[in-house]
Amino acid sequence: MAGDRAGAAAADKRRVILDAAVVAFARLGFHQCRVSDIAEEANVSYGLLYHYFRSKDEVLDTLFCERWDILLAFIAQTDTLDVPPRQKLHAIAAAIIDFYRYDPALMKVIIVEVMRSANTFGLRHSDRIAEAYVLIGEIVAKAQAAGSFKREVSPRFAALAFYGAIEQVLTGWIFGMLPEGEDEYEQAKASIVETICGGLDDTGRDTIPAATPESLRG
Amino acid sequence: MAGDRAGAAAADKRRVILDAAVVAFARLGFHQCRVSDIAEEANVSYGLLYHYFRSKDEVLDTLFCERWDILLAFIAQTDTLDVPPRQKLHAIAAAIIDFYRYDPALMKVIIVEVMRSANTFGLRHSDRIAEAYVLIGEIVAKAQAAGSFKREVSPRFAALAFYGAIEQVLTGWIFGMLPEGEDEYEQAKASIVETICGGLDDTGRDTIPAATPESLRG
DNA sequence: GGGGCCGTTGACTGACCAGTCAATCCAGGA
DNA sequence: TCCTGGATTGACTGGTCAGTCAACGGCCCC
Repeated sequence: MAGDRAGAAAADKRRVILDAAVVAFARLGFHQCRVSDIAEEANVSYGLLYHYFRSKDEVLDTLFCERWDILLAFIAQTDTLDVPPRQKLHAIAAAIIDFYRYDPALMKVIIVEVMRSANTFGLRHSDRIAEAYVLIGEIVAKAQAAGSFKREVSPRFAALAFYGAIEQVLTGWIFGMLPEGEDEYEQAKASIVETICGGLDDTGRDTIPAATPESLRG
Repeated sequence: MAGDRAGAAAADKRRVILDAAVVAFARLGFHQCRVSDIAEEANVSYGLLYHYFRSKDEVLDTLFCERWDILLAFIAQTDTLDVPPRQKLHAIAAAIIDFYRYDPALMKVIIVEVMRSANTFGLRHSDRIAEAYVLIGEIVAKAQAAGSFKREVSPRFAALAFYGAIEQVLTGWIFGMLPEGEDEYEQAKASIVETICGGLDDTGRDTIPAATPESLRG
């Protein structure tokens, strides 16, 4: 680094710390991970972390926001494409799954420590997270208006179910409860979209009425 | 309590502590909740908690196992009923949502602190949790074998998507991101089943091919 | 009426750790 | 060569808590 300008070197250190934090958070979990673990992983002294970040929390917040902004931009851009809604949803599922494929540690941290920690970091970023639901809901709403999606399910609800399926699959991979690999990634993208758009019912039989609590007690 | 036998009184105190823990965990979250908060809520001294439980963790483990056993038994029993698969899934969604309706604090604790804390308590109970996925998967597999569900989506995957949708909705209610009420509960049960079984596609139009990464770049 | 046992109490201990801060280092400008 | 200010260091502080333990109380049986 002998020739670096100070500013560039500083930006690098900040990034080194962020990348080290991803590794440390992914390995130990945010709560079990000590600030000294991050510093050690980054080959940097304990105190330097507080030169670049106000707190341990701010490190995680930064990691989340960086990636979430990319995802939100991707979803918004996908919605502007002139393709069928099913294809839009496939693109979004693919983007999220590919984020995991190409940087599993970062995605693990975002899913486990932010998205699924709704009473700590998830709550802090709930506005940002809700933006994704809204964008997905808009895709569904447009599809309903155009007649390609039916209207039985509200867009907001469809967005929840769609994202919920993706998150469950990612969680399965993250914790080794689901087999992982290139084939599985592609299969998952297709299955998520097929389940949410096509449904499980065999075609032509989807007229079975929903159960009521009473109908189960007879 | 003057007339109680010692054994009965002890069992009561244990239950009092468990119930107080639900309230305290739900209000503060497991990590922010101090053992003294539970003791205070139970009107019991700090040390007594350690007479009935080995640790703070064991309290949460107990709460989770008690309720999860009931849920597993319910799912297993539902599978033996002679009703269409869609109706079985509705019964399961209804059971989980009604657990929340009638004891929101306990369900909040189970969802937020166990199910969604996959790297701490969720990991410890992953076998138990996986049992639910397996049972739901078996319902789907049977439906596929009988021809009422199509075979494009694997039973394991369908179970994930189904449970994921339920969990997202519960999470939405728990954190006030989704409107709540009697109507919403019934609506959610129907919507979850309709989304997963019927799909979002308008009937007769579900032949749109899934997108490929290439088709989005053109 | 006394002795033993279970239930109960809450002050205390030991460990842990986020964040602070005073000191040092170093690069580049004057 | 010296000065200035940002980068870097890591020992230390202050506060937090889970879990321990020695002692107390009252019920029941002998």
